[in-house]
Amino acid sequence: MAITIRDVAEAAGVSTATVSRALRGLPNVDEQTRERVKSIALDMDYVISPSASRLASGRTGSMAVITPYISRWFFSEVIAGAESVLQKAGIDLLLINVGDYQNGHARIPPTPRLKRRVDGILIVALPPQDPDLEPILKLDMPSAMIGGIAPGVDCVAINDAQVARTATEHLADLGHVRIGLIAGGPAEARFTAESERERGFRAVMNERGLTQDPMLEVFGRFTIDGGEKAMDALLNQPNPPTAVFAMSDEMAFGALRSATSHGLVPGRDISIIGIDNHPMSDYLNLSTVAQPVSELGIRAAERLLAQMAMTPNFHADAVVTELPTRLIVRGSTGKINS
Amino acid sequence: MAITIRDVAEAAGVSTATVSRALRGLPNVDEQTRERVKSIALDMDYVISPSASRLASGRTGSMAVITPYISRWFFSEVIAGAESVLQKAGIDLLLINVGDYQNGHARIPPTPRLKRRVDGILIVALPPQDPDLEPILKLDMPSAMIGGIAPGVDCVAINDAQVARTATEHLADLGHVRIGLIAGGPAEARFTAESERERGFRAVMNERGLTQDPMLEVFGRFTIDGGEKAMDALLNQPNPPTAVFAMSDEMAFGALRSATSHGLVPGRDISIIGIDNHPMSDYLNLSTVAQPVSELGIRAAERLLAQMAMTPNFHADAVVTELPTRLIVRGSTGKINS
DNA sequence: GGGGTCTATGTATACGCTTGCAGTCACTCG
DNA sequence: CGAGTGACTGCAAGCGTATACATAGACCCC
Repeated sequence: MAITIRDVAEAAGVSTATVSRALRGLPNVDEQTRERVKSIALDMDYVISPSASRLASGRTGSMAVITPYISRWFFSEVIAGAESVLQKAGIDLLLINVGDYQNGHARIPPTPRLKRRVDGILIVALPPQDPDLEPILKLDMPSAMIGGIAPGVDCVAINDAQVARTATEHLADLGHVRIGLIAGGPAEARFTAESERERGFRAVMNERGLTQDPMLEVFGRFTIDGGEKAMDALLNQPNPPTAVFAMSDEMAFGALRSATSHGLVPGRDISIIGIDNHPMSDYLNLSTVAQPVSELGIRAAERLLAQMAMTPNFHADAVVTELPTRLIVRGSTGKINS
Repeated sequence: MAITIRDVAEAAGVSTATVSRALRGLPNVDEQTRERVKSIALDMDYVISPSASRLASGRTGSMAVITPYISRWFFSEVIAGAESVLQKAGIDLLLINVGDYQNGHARIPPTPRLKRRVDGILIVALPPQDPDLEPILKLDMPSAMIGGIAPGVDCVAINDAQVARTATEHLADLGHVRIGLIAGGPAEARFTAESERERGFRAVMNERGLTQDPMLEVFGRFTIDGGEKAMDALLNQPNPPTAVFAMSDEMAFGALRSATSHGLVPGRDISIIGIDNHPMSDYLNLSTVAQPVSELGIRAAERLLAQMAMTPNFHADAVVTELPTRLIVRGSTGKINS
């Protein structure tokens, strides 16, 4: 039924070994032979059977991308970046969402789906305490992590502590003293980014001798709604903050909305800054610290390919890639008044 | 090195055939035997080699999702929906972006990557005239399409003409006569949704006897920026529209911004309606027609699984699934004044 | 009690490629 | 001129599973 390498070999008058080598660009094949084989294969509309090739070679030619969300902006952007690199390299991208547990669904552990199925794993921002993380890393195959830190694994990330410092310093420089924090969630289930951002925030608050009122720290779950409710909580206090640092732009969007509905004008009555430079941030005139999101995916995929090329000796020293960020001051932050 | 079915068979004192049958839940295996094999396999940390299984069975256990964008809201939402279904079914999801040509990159034709690699194909909104579409459909394997129509292929979509009708009628009902249209792009490269939405729009305009001024029809490329520029073009005319139907919420966001910067108050001086019910639409108080985006992905994936189950006889009549939509009136539309 | 039926299991081949090894042939070099 | 070298090519043994077919009992019914 389907046409095999044998058919091509016959048609070209060579052995299957030569066809295999010619098609895959291996050396020690006469250029004329190679061209002839290639054109015959093309004519016959032949493509190598991946299953057979995988079985024989032991390489799968695919990578898994493991992520806790698919449709959220940050994650889809990262996935898109990784996909572009992998597609160019001719590597299949297996997309695996492990975040369903956050919706209360039964969680399917990804490890069995990974074991003999992929050549490498790209982990997008799994929290260090995620139960899936350790078994995945134990698989002992090329792997890279985005926005996290795990010993012995290639990591691509921004300097989250520094980003938070930048944002907080911006607010402090504007004269703000009561600075609120909209974090994601409680410490137990945090992404690495969250802990680091909190660390950077506190560092500045300490250095500047600013009051750290527990009442000024709330959770926004990285959603717009969550950010809005968090900001409500901040503003409904007797002594509300004059500035707020939100750990993500989307939470900052919610905060902006809350502020507005409290009759405050962002940038004048209240300062709000986020992190991301989300496509809507410019639209909403939100000050933020920009991070190169799709670049994170690109660089991580590249690290993965590099490790694959070194297989089976991929255990070089773990490379940590830090990508630059940049403060973008827009209208949502301003000098303290009064 | 890696442990094989033979090792498990030996350990369990049965043949490899029995192990294979036991593990895959095939009938004609004694329940006791099955349990013993299963637990031994678990102990030995054995997983079936997908490559070998695929080669022997001819089934790949994976599906391709082909999409022109990954990170845009609509598409990532669809992908997430499909992923949830496929993951539950134990099917691998291969993510393939074919949209790079829109950025001027060299385009890699997806067909060879599909040929012997997947059991089915989920096509997300490829325009009917896309050069990749025909070769893909010729592959003659289970396939489903979202937001498009192709003869003989399962389709899952909303009724785009109806959606446009609903939106346009809403504007007309409010008394608007000069209604502008922000479409995606010129007719040559349109998604099916675009042509259909234009059709619905024109139908209402005709029925109501409203003027269809070519000057009131512009392109927004489905982006915020594009929508803003398109609206600028509409508003800078001597005789601007009093209401605008944008084919997507994101373009409507841009339109809102343009209107505001022209000193117009949406819902009072100008009415704007979109399609989607994007997460930011509520935030921005945009009237819209909601569509169940991730549901599109879910239903399409389910169709694909159904076809797979019928293989090799998957060529039943093509099922067309139409999902409901619903008008959401918010503050951006209002009665004509003056 | 013998033929038929059904269940549980084993045997052995096929799936389509990759790759170590061996072989051929044209050259080169001392 | 013979041995050595290097570039090509072929041979054949896997890779690890699925499954058609064969087999062995157990059971049933007339």
